[in-house]
Amino acid sequence: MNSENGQMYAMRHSLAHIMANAIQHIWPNVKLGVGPVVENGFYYDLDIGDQKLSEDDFDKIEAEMKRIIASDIPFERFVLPIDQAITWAQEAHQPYKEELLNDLKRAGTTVAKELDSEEFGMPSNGVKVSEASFYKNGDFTDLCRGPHVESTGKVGAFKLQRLSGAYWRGKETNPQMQRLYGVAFATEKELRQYLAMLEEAKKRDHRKLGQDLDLFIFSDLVGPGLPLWTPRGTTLRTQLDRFVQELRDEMGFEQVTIPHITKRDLYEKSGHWAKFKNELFKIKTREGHEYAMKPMNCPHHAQIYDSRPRSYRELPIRYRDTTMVYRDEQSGELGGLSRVLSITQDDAHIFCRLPQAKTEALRLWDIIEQFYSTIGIKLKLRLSLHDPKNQNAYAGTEEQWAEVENGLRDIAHGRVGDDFTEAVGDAAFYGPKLDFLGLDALGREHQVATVQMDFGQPEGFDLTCTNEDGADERIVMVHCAVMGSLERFLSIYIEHTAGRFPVWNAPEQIRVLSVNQEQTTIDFVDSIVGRGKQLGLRVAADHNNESVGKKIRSAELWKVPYTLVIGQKEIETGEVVPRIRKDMVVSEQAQSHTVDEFLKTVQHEAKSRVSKTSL
RNA sequence: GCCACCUUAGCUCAGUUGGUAGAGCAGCGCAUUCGUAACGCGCAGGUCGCCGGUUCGAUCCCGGCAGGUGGCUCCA
Repeated sequence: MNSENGQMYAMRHSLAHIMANAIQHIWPNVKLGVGPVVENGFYYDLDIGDQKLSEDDFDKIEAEMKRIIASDIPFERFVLPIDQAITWAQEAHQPYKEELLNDLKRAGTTVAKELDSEEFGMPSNGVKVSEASFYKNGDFTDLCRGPHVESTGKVGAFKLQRLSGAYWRGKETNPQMQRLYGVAFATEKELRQYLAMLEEAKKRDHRKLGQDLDLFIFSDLVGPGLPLWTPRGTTLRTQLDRFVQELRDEMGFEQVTIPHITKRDLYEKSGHWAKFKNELFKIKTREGHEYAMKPMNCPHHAQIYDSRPRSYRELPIRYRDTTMVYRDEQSGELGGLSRVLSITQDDAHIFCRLPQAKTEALRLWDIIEQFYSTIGIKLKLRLSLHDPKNQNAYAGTEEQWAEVENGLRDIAHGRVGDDFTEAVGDAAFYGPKLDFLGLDALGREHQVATVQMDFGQPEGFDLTCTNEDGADERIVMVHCAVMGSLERFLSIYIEHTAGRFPVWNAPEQIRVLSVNQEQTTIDFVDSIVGRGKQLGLRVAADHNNESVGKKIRSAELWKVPYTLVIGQKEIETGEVVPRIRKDMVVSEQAQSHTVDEFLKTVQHEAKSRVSKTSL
């Protein structure tokens, strides 16, 4: 943490205290939970009995906070022996603080996770604590590790932001508290910039754009978390998926097709039944057999591999399959396309010998990089490794893990030097992963593509090949998703592009509009549309009896890359001057072309998947 | 699932301190035949999310349900 970050931390943390102080002034019986610093701000967990806070209270609370800030009272630190600290909490009627202090005294920590592991007999790293520090500003005192700013006047710019419920210490069985969030920055300017970024994000919200651009809908009758894709949205999906397919086919993948349900037996054998039982949609047949909607595709694909004896000579075998899986998520977790019940995966599985896995992973990385550089999302690599302290939670042997993890690390070093992070404990239970994080146009990070090594299912399904010695040899599976969930990916991509899709995947590439309703004009427009379609372009006519200005506006709102305006002039010369969507970098297309030249140029632009949009 | 808030026309939103509602855009019709971001006039469109309760009367008050939004990982 550099000193600037340290200062910001102290400001935000001090604001949490000031907010709690203000609330205590307004509702004196408030019981305080914890009030930490979070990304871009802070929160405080509060228990105000039956008093329900609402956003209408924000002005009142902010005003009181500003009063405390204006008084510029110093933050003073003092230390009490732990037992006196507990007495303080009792006298101040702060039961949550008392609980924290008792944990401190007993286990040396207040972190719930560490306390949990202690319950399971694991050693807690904390030494027992004999004293606790407090911070006091004016009439407000709080148990606190600090640090704080010198005085309440030095906290920068803040704004209360939202309100939510949160369980005391994150446990469902504990009382529910009200969590009040604020954002805070060192200066008004930074605060304004941050709020402006949120505004921009709101404008780009994929749920709004999905509605405005007619990409997908939800139906109350079909149910939450089950998006229905319109023709436009389907075109977008199809174009993106086709690109991934092309890249994979160059690498030797073959398409397979599988049913969306399976007998329970498949997942009992794969081990998924025990682990994912609650997330499975289950079906009972009229004869009483238990089936499930597939929550993943690997076990199905493994059956195709295992349908006949395999020679080492035919390996690697590579299957690809873009298909929906279904997961029974908690209703409150659903939101837009980011979290859905019907998930389309651009799934792929490679069945290969252990020594081949490294080369396969490298080639998958090529595909991922090509895809993401084309759509303009920068990638960062995270190597997700197992936690050796917990070896028995994983499939496979320690030697296998070591070999494959080292292999992946070599690949990473060879390709990006030290420009990647390692995350111990982030591996899947069946193997380590190369996870890719994408940076979108607003600077937000999302987990996108993944390459996963798998020792678990080859073991579970007893997948082998016959090797040079005529013996059965255990194989390895490599999972790879480029977009991962198409729904989640599209939520990111729609916001990344703000719906201004490049020509190659734009649902509508060219709109041709007529200046008047005369038959010759309409015929000419229709002939352009016809020729465009013959070239495989997505062209639409706008023959509405409206002004040219209005039709231009409409094309602009639909974010169509190219618009042709057709009137007497174009009919006579046979040439057009395309109107280009504002965000696109102006190019040779802006000049006059014959219609066919123009269509050919756009066809080329689409085929080569160049992006002229500036995001 | 849990907590808070929200749900009025296809969309965005107004409104009724309880007497069953309005605008803009979109749609349709008429007029217009238009040259690069909104021409004009008109029509139609709603069991005010659903079910129940209170009331002479409920879109409004109460309860339940459904759907949506923000959270529920960040730890003195």
